[in-house]
Formats: sequence, C-alpha cells, structure tokens
Amino acid sequence: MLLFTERLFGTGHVSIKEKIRQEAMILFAEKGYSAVSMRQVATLAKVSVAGIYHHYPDKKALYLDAIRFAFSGKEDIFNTVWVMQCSPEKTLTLFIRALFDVLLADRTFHRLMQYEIMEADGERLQLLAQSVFHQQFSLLIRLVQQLAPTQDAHLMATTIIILVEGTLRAQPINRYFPGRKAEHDQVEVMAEHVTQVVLKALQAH
Amino acid sequence: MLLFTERLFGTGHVSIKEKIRQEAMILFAEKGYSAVSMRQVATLAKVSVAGIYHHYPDKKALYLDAIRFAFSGKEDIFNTVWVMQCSPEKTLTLFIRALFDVLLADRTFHRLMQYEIMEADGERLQLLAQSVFHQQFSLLIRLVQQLAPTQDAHLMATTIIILVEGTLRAQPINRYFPGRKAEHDQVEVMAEHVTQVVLKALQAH
DNA sequence: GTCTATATGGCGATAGAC
DNA sequence: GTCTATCGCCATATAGAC
Repeated sequence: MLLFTERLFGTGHVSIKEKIRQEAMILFAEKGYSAVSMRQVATLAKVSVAGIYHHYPDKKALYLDAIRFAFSGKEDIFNTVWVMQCSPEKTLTLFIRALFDVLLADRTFHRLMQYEIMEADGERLQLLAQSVFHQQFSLLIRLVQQLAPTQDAHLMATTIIILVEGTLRAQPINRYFPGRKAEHDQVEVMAEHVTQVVLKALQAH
Repeated sequence: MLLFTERLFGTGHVSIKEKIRQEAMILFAEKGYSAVSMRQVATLAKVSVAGIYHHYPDKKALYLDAIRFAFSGKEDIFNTVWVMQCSPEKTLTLFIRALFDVLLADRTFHRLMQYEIMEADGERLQLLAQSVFHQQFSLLIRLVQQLAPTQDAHLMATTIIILVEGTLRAQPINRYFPGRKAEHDQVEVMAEHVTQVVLKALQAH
C-alpha cells in the first residue's frame, strides 16, 4: 500500500495527510472508532491536533477516509485467480487460498472490516460490499453455478466467504477449546479444510 | 433472564444493582465498551452516576459483571438437544437449529460475544470459551467423531459454530450482494442450508 | 444506599500567530 | 500548512451530606 504512494511522491516520501490517514487507519483497526482520540492520531503521525483539522473537518471524516483507503484496491489481488484457466474446482481452491492470504496479509484491513460489519449503517455497509466484495462475489456466484447448478448460489457464495473469514476470526478463542493442535494455525491446513468442506457441500445430493 | 431475578426478589422487583447491570449490558452490546459512558448507564438505570460507583468500583468492573451475567446460563438451552435419544444426524440438525435460536433470541448476548472475540485479552477469551462454549464444544466433538471418525473433530466442530454464527453476522451486509432473496433471512432456510453443508462435509471421501 | 456537588483530566474542535 | 494556546464539554471518579 505504501509502495503506491512512494511511486507518486518519490523515494520514501509520504505527504502529511497520508501519514495522518495511515496512522489513523491502524489505530481505528486496533481499537475501534470510539476508543481512538485525535490526540493519539496526532502523536503517531507526528503532527499537532490542529494539523489534523487542517486536512480533515472532523474525526468522522478522518475515519471515513481511512476505511475508504483501507478498502480500496483489495479486489485486484484476486485477479490472478480468475485470469488463470483451470478447472472450476481448482479455481475455487485458489480463490479460498487467496482470500485467506488477503486477510492474513493485512490484519488492519481485516479488523476494520469486522468493525464496519458490526457498527456501520446501511450506507457504509453498501460501500464495504461494493468496494471490497462486489466483483469477487459475482465471480464466486458464477463459479458456484458451474460447480452446482441446482444449488442456491447466493447462499453458497456467502458460506464460502464466511468460512474463510470466520476461521481466521475464531483463531484466538480456538486456543481454549479441546482438541486444538498447533497445525490448525497454519494457513495451508485452514485453507485445505475449508476447501474440502466447500467442495463436498457443492456435490449433488 | 429477568424471570430468574423476579423469582428471587418477588413480583417484578429488581434490585438497583441488577437494573444497572441490565442497562449497562444492553448499552455495551449496542455500542461497545468505549462508546458507552457511565452517564448513559446512569440515565437508563434511573440512578445517579455516583449511585453506580456505590455498586461497582469502576467502569471496567461494571462491564465485566455485565458480560459475566450475559454469558451465564446459555449452555442450559442446549440440554434438550443432547438429552434426546436420536440419530447422530438428527442430533446435529437439532444442535445447529438450537444455536441459531440462541443467537437470534438474545441479540444482546450475540453482540457482546462479537465484541469480546474482537477486543478481549486471553483471560477474557478463556472466560467466554469456558462459560459459554466449553460443554457444547465437547459434546459437539464427540458427535462429529461418531459421524466422521477419520476427520479432524476440532476443525469440524469450530466450522459448525462458525457457519451458524457467521451466517447471522453476515445478514446485514448480505442485503447488498446480488442474488439475495427474502427467504434467506428465515431461520429455517439458514439452518437447513448450514445443516446440509455440514452433513455433506462429514461424509467420508 | 442514594443523592448533589465537585475534582481532575481528556475529549473534539477552533482561534490566531507565524 | 503547521504550530501554540485555548474553549467548552463530557469523561471517570470521589467527597461528603442525608
């Protein structure tokens, strides 16, 4: 993400506004909107509080810009999956793994997404749905329809996303349940398990 | 939940402390810990702020008591499922439906759980795991082992819980994805879908 | 056991110098 | 465009009357 801005502004240089947004994004992801103060953002961004208000009218505008930035460009990562010409089963396997990788690679993004799903109103949910998931969801539905034409594609598509995101979300608490093994935290194991569950679910009954 | 206290204290009477806890619980579930002020709790509980501090040393203690109360007794609802003598498949179907019903019947509980999973440290995650899920999880693991002895019971048990909770959690945003039908919000449809996915996943390959 | 009054500090946001 | 200084308010928490 930083690489993009570095390309725009030269070696290593990031504008003050971008620095503010970046630190705000991280703080909002860690603690949620209410638990973050403008003073904390200012300290981490190495500006004064008034400096923030030069770039943003209020705290909410800063938050909206932060999530808008965090959610942008996420769909591109999946391009390699859909571009490849392989069997539907293999494509599904790659998609599930790619979804795991995206969420694991950007924990800030994942947590902002979780907070938004819990706290956003309809308008912001729509932004999240369209800017992050819409394209992937449509392609996923088509894939499901290829694999299992008789099943409810919307239900299955949401189930696939839920399984991946939920598996990662449940990681911390899973440590406190019986039968836990160290290998359950490996992305290969998680992705393989989810893939098997989904492929079996897509078989005709 | 109120019925229990009513039995203890006579017709309709609820102690001030319980009223404070009750209103705090609802507020914390709606907005999260940081977004709730002692003043708001005091107003809804019809006491002064100082009145709260007579019963609780600080805000965190009030929060901990609220979630402890919200999480207590939830396991009892599943007793009817495990007591019944029927096939493993039928038991699993009943458990999934019961889990849906618990989360749907007590949205306050569900939201407190979501916030805890996001924000709690290890100690509080352990409290959540033990007081809410531990018994159910063990029984669920045994059930999975009956249905699919060769599979990883821990992974499948978590998958089942994730599918139910995730399906409900995704409801609001699902409205903004293509292919959404009104029937997808019916608990019967959701439970049937999850049950089918899980039963297929448990079949030997 | 509940109240009014208050202490103390952090909050979001602004004014005005440079 | 960034700063220091400050506003007015609300936050958690306490003191002490009744």
